[in-house]
Amino acid sequence: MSDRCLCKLISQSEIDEIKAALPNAETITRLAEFYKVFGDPSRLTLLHFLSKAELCVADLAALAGMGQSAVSHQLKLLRLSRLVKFRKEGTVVYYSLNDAHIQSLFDVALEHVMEES
Amino acid sequence: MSDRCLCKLISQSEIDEIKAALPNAETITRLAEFYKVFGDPSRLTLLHFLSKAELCVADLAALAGMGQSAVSHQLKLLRLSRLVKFRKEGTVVYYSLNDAHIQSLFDVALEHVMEES
DNA sequence: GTAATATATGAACACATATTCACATACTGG
DNA sequence: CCAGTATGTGAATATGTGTTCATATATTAC
Repeated sequence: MSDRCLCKLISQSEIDEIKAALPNAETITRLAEFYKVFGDPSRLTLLHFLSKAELCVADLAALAGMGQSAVSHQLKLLRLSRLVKFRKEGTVVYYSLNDAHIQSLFDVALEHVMEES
Repeated sequence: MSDRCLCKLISQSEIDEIKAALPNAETITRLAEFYKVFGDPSRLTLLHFLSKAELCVADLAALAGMGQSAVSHQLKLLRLSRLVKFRKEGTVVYYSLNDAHIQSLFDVALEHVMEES
């Protein structure tokens, strides 16, 4: 056991403050779920393509070099995360981005990744 | 098979452009790895606390309600991602944030999460 | 030296997840 | 209705991941 430290650098009132500022568990879970969506190269690639144009499933698969089924599964996730929207035209389904924040997220993360040695 | 569509809404030159704009595979992988770090409630909680103060492992564990070992394992990941730095003082190790972008990432994602119905 | 404490780490486990395969569904043209 | 095409989906599989447990390491006090 070692949860006894009660770090001397920080006062009890500071601890209370920090604890109080923590978003509630549900918000944290949702945040994590949101980030998780971006934590996969395939989805990141799909999102990149969709950030450039509205595209159908088959073309997304061709561009990303993925199987149609894999793309469809991932698009389902992206739909559930409300990151993409879609439009049906006959048998073809066109997907596009549904969120203005995505580009910002890309940019901030790119900065971090690029800064590394 | 169904990678035959060659979507009529988009020209070949546009396709070439979109393909060319895709970051190389290594960059995409690194981006995904970066986001993946944020895609876990425990790590998100630890990062939140560290965004408020420099804290030792035991206190992080107490604040986050996690075991010491679990915290240590996650801190290792955060170290490898260069998101935290640490400082030893005797047997105590104090961790703190190592990246100015983290707060921006939090904010953008929170906006997205909060916008949902 | 020994005891006590803080942190790190490897193995094991349970669980999540990305892809593939086979097939279902939905729409179109004839 | 039938054939063809585009997309969606469930099951199976392989791989990744977070926690726990036990233990190792490191530092301090005595």
